[in-house]
Amino acid sequence: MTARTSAESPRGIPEATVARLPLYLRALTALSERGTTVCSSEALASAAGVNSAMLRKDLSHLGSYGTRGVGYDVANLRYQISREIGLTQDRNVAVVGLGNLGQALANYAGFRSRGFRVVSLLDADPRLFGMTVADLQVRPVAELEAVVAELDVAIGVVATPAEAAQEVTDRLVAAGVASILNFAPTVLSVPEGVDVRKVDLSIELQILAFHEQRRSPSYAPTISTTPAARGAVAVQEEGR
Amino acid sequence: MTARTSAESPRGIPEATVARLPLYLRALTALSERGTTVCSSEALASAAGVNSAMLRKDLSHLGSYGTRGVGYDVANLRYQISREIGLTQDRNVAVVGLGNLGQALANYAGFRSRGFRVVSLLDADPRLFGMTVADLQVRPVAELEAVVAELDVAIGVVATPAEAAQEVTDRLVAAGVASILNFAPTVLSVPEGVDVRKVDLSIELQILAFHEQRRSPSYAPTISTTPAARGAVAVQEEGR
DNA sequence: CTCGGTTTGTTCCTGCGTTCACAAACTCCT
DNA sequence: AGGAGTTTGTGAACGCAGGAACAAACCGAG
Repeated sequence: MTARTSAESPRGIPEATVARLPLYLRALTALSERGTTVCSSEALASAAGVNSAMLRKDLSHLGSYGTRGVGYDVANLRYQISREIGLTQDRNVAVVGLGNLGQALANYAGFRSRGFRVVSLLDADPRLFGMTVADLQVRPVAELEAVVAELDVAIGVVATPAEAAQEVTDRLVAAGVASILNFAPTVLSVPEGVDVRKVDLSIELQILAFHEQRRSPSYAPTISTTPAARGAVAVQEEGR
Repeated sequence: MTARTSAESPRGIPEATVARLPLYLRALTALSERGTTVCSSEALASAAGVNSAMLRKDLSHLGSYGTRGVGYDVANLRYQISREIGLTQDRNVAVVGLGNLGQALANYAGFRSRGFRVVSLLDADPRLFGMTVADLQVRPVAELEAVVAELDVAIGVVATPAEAAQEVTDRLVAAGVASILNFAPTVLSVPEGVDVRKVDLSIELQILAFHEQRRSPSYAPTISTTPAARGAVAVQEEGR
């Protein structure tokens, strides 16, 4: 999922755990809004949709914030996870590419509420320059370097067509952005130390389609070790 | 990532492999458009951003479609992967929830080009009824069951607010939809046999933020085994 | 036909992630 | 104060994923 090769972060929190911390945070927020002040690992795990043993092991990587025989203090645990992820400090985000998806991202309320401020919108299309989206004016992508420097952009969201994604990424990285969220359907290559996460909508659908096919009654295995079943490729495979 | 518990699909293709097949497909399409007819595992792996040994192992799960000493026939391999994923047959998709994100999804060109047809748009807000998005009229979510039956919907995309997501999902499942792509920031519970995949934008950003914090020079470890470093929680932890 | 060069398919191995199971620790009741 | 009941934190076991390395298979040259 990420360019990071090591499976562990410096202090020793496994990647798999890091990926679940936001889940726990969301579950804790929901519990808190319902007035719950203390919860067991069982309750929290069920709210987050994971196994309770896994939850306890994940949390143990952060420290011992629970009380045996009682459970976890919701408010405290929420704070501890927030701090661990680094949400106690706001981070500035620039969105590059304001097609349908880019505009939706710019308007996405879930960012702001979690400490991410969209501070700049950039696009290559002159027709979009000056257009207002989510209270921000779209600026030319030519100003990317200036924007990153002036507005202290920490995270770049790439929502451009696939063709432009690599160049935009290169420029973001050169300007000092070390965290990139990529929505373009392409593989980005970045230097060591830069973190790329990708979200690919059509890939998710294709994975669903795969399982869908397995369920369908019309599905019958077509690949086997018998030559007859190999069909069309037999020519290539067995030709001399 | 998915509700599926077993790591292997019926015929024995590991989940991790399934998740990479669409990547290979995209790389093959790119090669094909460049006029390449044959490619080595090394070349294809580099285009897909993975290790070549892993690629060969992944492909070996589908069958023996390569030729030793030569490589893979691009067109044939492309077809084989398409067939394995089930892209040779189009699938109908319904999008529920037409906020910013839902509209962007309805317009997303990457769906259609990969054999996914968005055939219906549903929302609960009467102000959106009849509005045209991507050549489709938005219909009331009350008609969900009718739409699923009439249009043979195979995949449901949930892009509603978190509060409505579970109810919409329940209705989709009851209507016979067994594949769900969830964009709402909530955990969906579904019966056995239903496949849910989730895409959570703010979680991706939070994971980036975590690594970002580890890079930042102001970062200093605050958790340790020494009581003094535990700070604020000492009260709860050590109190009687 | 044979031999060297190339590339796949597969085997082995290492390491991570997940789950089970239990000891340690805390609360509450008597 | 003591014991029963709960719940956390963790040690151990197991399974899967990823990578290295090699044998099998193919092509082309001589």
